[in-house]
Formats: sequence, structure tokens, C-alpha cells
Amino acid sequence: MAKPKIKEKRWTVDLEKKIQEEHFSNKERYSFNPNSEKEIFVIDTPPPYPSGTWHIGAVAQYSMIDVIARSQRLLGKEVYFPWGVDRNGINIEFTVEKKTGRKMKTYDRAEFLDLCREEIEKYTQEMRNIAKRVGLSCAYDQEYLTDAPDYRSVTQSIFIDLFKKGAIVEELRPNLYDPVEGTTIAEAEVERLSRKTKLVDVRWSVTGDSKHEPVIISTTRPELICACGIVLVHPDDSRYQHLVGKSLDLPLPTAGRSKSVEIKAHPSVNMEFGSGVLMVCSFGDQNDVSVFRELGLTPFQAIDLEGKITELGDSLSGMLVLDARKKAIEILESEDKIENLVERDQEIPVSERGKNPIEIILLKEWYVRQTHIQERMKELSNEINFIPSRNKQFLLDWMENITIDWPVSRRRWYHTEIPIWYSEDRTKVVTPPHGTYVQPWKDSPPSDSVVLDRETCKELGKYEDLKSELGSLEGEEKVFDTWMDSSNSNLYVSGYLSNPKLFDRAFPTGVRPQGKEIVRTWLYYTLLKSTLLLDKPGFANVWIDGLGMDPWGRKMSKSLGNGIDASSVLECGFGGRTGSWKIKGPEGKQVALQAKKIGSECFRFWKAADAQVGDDFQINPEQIELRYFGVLTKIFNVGRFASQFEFDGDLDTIPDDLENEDKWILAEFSDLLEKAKTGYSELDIYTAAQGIKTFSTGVFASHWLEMAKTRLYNDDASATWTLHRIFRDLLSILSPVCPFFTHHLSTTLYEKSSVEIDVFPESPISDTKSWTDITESLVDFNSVVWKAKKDAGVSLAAPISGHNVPDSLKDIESALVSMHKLED
RNA sequence: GGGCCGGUGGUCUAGGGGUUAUGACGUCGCCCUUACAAGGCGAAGAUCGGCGGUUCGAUUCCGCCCCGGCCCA
Repeated sequence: MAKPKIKEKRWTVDLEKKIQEEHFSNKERYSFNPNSEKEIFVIDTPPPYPSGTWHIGAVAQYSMIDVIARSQRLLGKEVYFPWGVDRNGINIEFTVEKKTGRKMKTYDRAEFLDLCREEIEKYTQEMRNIAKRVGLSCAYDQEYLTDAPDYRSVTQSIFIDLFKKGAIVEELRPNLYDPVEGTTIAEAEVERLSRKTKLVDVRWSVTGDSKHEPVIISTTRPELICACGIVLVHPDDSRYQHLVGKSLDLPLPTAGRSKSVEIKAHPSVNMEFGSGVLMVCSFGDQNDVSVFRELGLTPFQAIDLEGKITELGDSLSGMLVLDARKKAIEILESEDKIENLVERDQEIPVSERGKNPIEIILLKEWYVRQTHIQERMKELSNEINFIPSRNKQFLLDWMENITIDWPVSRRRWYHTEIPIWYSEDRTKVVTPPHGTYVQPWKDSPPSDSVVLDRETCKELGKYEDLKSELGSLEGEEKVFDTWMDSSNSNLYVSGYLSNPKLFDRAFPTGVRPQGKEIVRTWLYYTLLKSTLLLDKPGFANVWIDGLGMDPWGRKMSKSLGNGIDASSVLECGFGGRTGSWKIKGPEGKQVALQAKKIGSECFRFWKAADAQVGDDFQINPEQIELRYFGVLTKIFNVGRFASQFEFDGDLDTIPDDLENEDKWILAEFSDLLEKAKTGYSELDIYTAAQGIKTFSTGVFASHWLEMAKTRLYNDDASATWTLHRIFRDLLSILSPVCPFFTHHLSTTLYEKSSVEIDVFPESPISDTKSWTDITESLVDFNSVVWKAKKDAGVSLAAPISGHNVPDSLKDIESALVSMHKLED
């Protein structure tokens, strides 16, 4: 018996970290070769948005995407697992504003962009570190940044293509608008908050009929009375039919508009709400918008870009919405026009990022048309395989709810610029050629730009040639919604525009992995793009994971203060460091958790084997350690044990004189290989990981190893071959889940790292059934004997009599006799 | 209000018309058996959220309800 080749007595986080650092010192380790002969598999990695710390739930999701990448490599594919960082957007603008205490618009634009770029770079480095720490096998040497010229030029080129196709329009429309941040937002960015508002019952008088009793209209937005275009009652509401056709005087002073409005019947009125009479203003909510559109009314511009009431509001003009509301109530009160006033809870729409109440105002913006193409999108999404299939419903539900086109222009700065210059007479536009990143707010068009007719989008000629006819150009100052960039990620990583040959092979993109919380944004917009641009489904597979929940079963979020920082888990156990977490629960409850050692391998194993894809998963570091570190220790020790038995022969050639008990475990192992292969192929990590865990700690370690021990000590060839063949291949199929762990064991024992294996291990036994049929009785028999020894108070190594090997186990009788020291 | 998911020993969970209802952690008892005490073996512990229905038989299927979560109006 030789000394074990594996020196370490156990797996430690210190060892893990050492391996990790060596691992990524080779920068090309996980490079992507687009010219490979292998089948190409592109993963549309969600580019993380750098914002300080990385959330443990997100890191859990990424580590499972890595399991997909690694398992696809193991299945023989050329995998592109891109490393991208999403850096555009309002978040970094907020961060810089907060840090410097100055609002964006007080800066010079170029100066502000520099500050953003510097700031985001700091956070980006932190992301790269965590990505490597958790073992993501990304092509780091091919990193992409969404704010880099090459990425932004793709966004701009796609915009121009869609514009030429008529899929993008510029129009004056009612828009969701955040007055505090001064920018348009999309439906997908709207959130609802419950707030206390005053519901005011206002008395309106019938025009030219002072004898008529006043009409009561309930509203939460009296400041918008100046924008009222019509008053509606329900056609079935018998209380008000006599009013239809009459007019009402506006109860507040206005300027520059008629002082009264007509009353009409309309089915959208809720008879139960308030008095059952509804004033429709431009624009109090989405219903107002559709009523204005339907009845062809001319909207009023009651709120300006700063969120202040316009001159329309007469004495309210210049006031912020909330102040104007207060003042409006005061005026109404002083004129005795308030019938009743109650405080109530109301769900109001706010912007997701700034939590500011949203106004709907008329703005000239760029829109990606989407309402016309929902049916086609639905057809194309039927060609995509959703994992798990039920999560497709999130997408379908959202598509049902699309009511307006997607406004993509924003009045912000650290985003991709809209690549357009306008001619002096505004009838023509200049657009840059494909692949050129432009900043129209400060640059002139590149010389090879083209001129388009603004209405028809037809190409009129080269910019060079038409320059003189355009007059002085004005560059567009607006930028794109960041989803306009993010929704190109699959096109970008699949080689769209940059590598047509690759694109041909790689599109639709292999898999889009993502969390279910961004189905309505990232997934939806990406599919919209591929439908509009290529009329194709964007992906072969969409893999939608659940959310990380706290130990109380609630979603982890900043606002609840129940999040766990990724590095506290990954570094737990490094250099003797322990982890402790205090996690706030509902109603002031709090739980304190502690762990001694976790690290990336334990964490990944837990996520892979403990939660089905798409299910929400509770993250409890204490449980992760308790349930999975022991599994690692167990497998590590099997390796250490195996490493004392030298095997010089060829592990790939199956000996023809295998013992029966070895055939049995090889059969069990063959079944596991089959199961893991199917699991990995179908992106079902859970089944694969569970199977590996159960096999390695169960029948393999507890039953077969005990049976084979004696023979191993006696250098039995069959036992040694079986042990090493299984352990080597076991490491290979575990490597997608625990790359550092298996890398260490496989390089020490078999000279080749399991993370480099690109052929899925072959089953050593083909007809497994006759052997696996005995597993149950074998496990039972062992239990019976062990229990008998225990009851008799003898050691497990002591001989025992009176136990006969059952008929079903006759094939391995001698192994059982020597294992248990059975005597007659 | 709508959609989706879930409710199984103290905790987390598997399963799915007939099982002795799976496993893990915890608890308790025994064992340092030459890989592993960061182990091993064993024991206790569950009227499978409630009420109805289908069925010879329901924890499983159906309906309603209750509770929790997420998403959306």
C-alpha cells in the first residue's frame, strides 16, 4: 500500500482559492474559437450591471449558467460563454450625482461622461473578480462592455436598420415621464407603490343652468382639472342620462382654453367609483389616454418637462404637481365646491429607478413599434424551448399587456446616442454607416454617412454628395433606453455584423439564461428585436431561473435589507475566516446565521443539487455548509483513499475478467452517466447533480468501497481498475458543478484536468439492468448485517454468523462474505 | 382583481391513484472498524393546508376555500 498521492487531509477553502488563482492566471483558458469544427453553442450571458457588491442570488444564477457552459463543453461543443458588462444607464449617473453632490445637467456633457466612465470602471473590476472567484468559465480575453464603441455601434446600426424598415418612428405622443429625473420611461420600468391620497368630491355646475343641482365628480387629481377634455358617465347609469349632451363649467380657473366641457356616455366608466361621473384629463392615467385617442380629442399640455403645471392652470401655473394639488384643493374649498374629502390608499405608478410618481405628458420621442407584431412574436416564441416550460407564461402574460409602442429615447447622457443628424429644414436625416459609433451631440457625421428622407425613410444619397443641400445640421441630443442596448446582446455575441460566418452557425443563439424578474424587459425586448429585424426566434433555448429568497421566504432585496453579499459566502472559510449573517425578517424579527466554511465549490454544489431550475430558492449559508460541505469532504476522501492504490494500466480498456461486484457498481455508474448526460443535454442541472451526489456518497462509497476494500489492499486488478475508472469519470461529470475541486483531484490523480475533458465519459457496461436489479436487496442485506452487529454490540469488523446471503445476491456472495466476515 | 408557483416529520425537501411516503439537516443512542469523527451505524419523529367530489381505494386527479411567495393590473 502506497502513501496517498493526495497530500491534503481534506478539502478547504484555502486550497480552493489557491487553485482558483492559478486557474485564471491562464487568460485564454476558456477562450472561444469561432472557427472550431465542433458544434457551436453560444450562451447569451446576462451582462451584469456593476453596482458595488454582487448579490448572492445573482451569483447563484451565474454559477448555474457556468454549469451549463461547462457541461456543454463536456458534451463536446465549442462553447462561447461571453463575459460582458452592462455599463450604460441611469444608475451610474445617479451614483456620480450622489458622489459629487451635483445634478447631471449642471455639468458639461463630456465632462460628466468621463466621470461616469471612471466610476463604473471601479465597480467593473469588482465584478470580474467575483466572476472568477465563483469559477465562471467565461471568455475573459474577449470581454465586451456595452458602453464601448464597438458595442454601441451595433446598437446604432440596428436602430438605423429598423428605422429604414419603418419599425421605428418618431412621434408626438403621450408618454410615461419621470419629471424628477427628467426622462421618458417605458411601461416595463413602471412600478406601483401604495400611497395615501386625498379623494376629493368636487361640485361642478351645469353650464348655463344655475338652477340645476351641481354634479359631483370624484378625483384624486384636482390639479388636472385644467386639462379636462370631457366628462363621462356610463351609458347604463340611469342617474345621469339626462346630463348627456349638456356641458359642465370647469370648477377651477384656467387660461387659454374653453371654460366648459361636454358630457358624454362611455362604457369605460366605473359606476361604482365615487359618484359615477368621470372627468377625463390629458393625462391622468392610461385610460385617459385611450379615451382621448378614441374620441379624437385634442390633448392639453398641463404638465411641463420639469413636472410643473403650465400656463393652462392659471393661478396654479409654475407649481409642482403636488403643490398644485394642495393649492387646487384650497381654492375649491374657499369657493365651497368640495362636497366631501377622504384620505385613502391608492396604488400609484412610480418609476422603478427613482420611485418618482409618473406623469403622462405629450413628448416627441422615438418609438420601436411593437403593438402590431405581437401575434408573430407569439408564433416565433413557440419555436423556442423554455426551461422550465411553465415559465414561458411570464412572457405570454406580458405580451398580452402590451398596449403602447416602446419609447426608446431618453433625455439622459451615459447611454448610447441616437445616431441621427437633422437637416436644417428638418425633412431629411443623416445616418452613419454600419459599424461606426457616433456622438451626434458633439460630432459631425462621418463622411461615408447617408441621407434619408425623414418621412419615407428612403435613401436619398451619400452625405458627401448632398452636404451642401442640407443646411446646417443639428445632431440628436437624446440617447437610447438601456434596454435598447441590452436587447442586442444575443445578436452581438452571435457575431451579428461582425462575423457573418459565425452568425450563420450560431444564430438563433444557443441559450438565453436569465432570471424570471427580467422576462418583461430583457427577454421580451430581445425577442422583439429578432422578430422585427430578422423575423426569427432569438434563441434555441430560454432558461429561466427563480429568485433568491431569504431564510424567511421573502425575495432578497435592498429595500428589505435582507440581502447577503456574495463575497461573504465565497470567502467564508478562507484564512480561518468565518461567516456570520444577521438577516432581518418580517415584523422586526431577525435571525443570526453562522458558518465556518463554504466557498464557491460548496455553494455551487448546493445550488446545482438543491433547487430545480425555475423554482425560487432559499439562501441560508448555514444550511449550505451543513448539507454540502460534507459531500465535498466525502468525495475528497474517496479520492484520497483511491490515491493510495496505484494503477498503471489503461483505464480506457475494459478488462474482460472483472469481478461480479465490480460489474455491479460499473452498471450503477453507467446508469448514472446516462442520467447525467441526459440531464446536462437538456440543461437540467438538478437531475445530473443530484444523481452524482447520491451515487458518490451512497452505493459507491458506503457499499461498493466496503466490499472492495480487502481486494484493494491485495492489489486486485479488477478492483483497482474499477475504482479508478469510476472515480476519474465521476470527476469529469462533476466538473461542471465543482470545477476547482475536480481540477485538483483529477490533475493529481490522472494528470489531466477534468475541466478540459471534451468527450462525455463512456459507459463501461451496456446491459446494466440485470445488475442494477440487485442494488436494492444488496443495500438491504448490508443494513441487516450492520444492524445485527450493532445489536450484538460487536465491531463492524468482527465476524458474524447466522446470516445467509439471499439468492438474489448469489453472484456477489463471496464479496459479501469477506466484507462482513460471514460465518456459518 | 388576474396569472404563475408552493403548502409533506422540528426545519428544508423528493415523490406522485394502492409505497412501510424519499432524502438532507437537526434530535437521541452506539461506534475513533487500517479514506473520512468535517466520519460510520442505528432510533425516534408526518392524521402529506382545509372541505367536498371522482374512485374499490386519494397525500397524489378534479372543484372550492384558506395560507405564503413572486409577477402583473
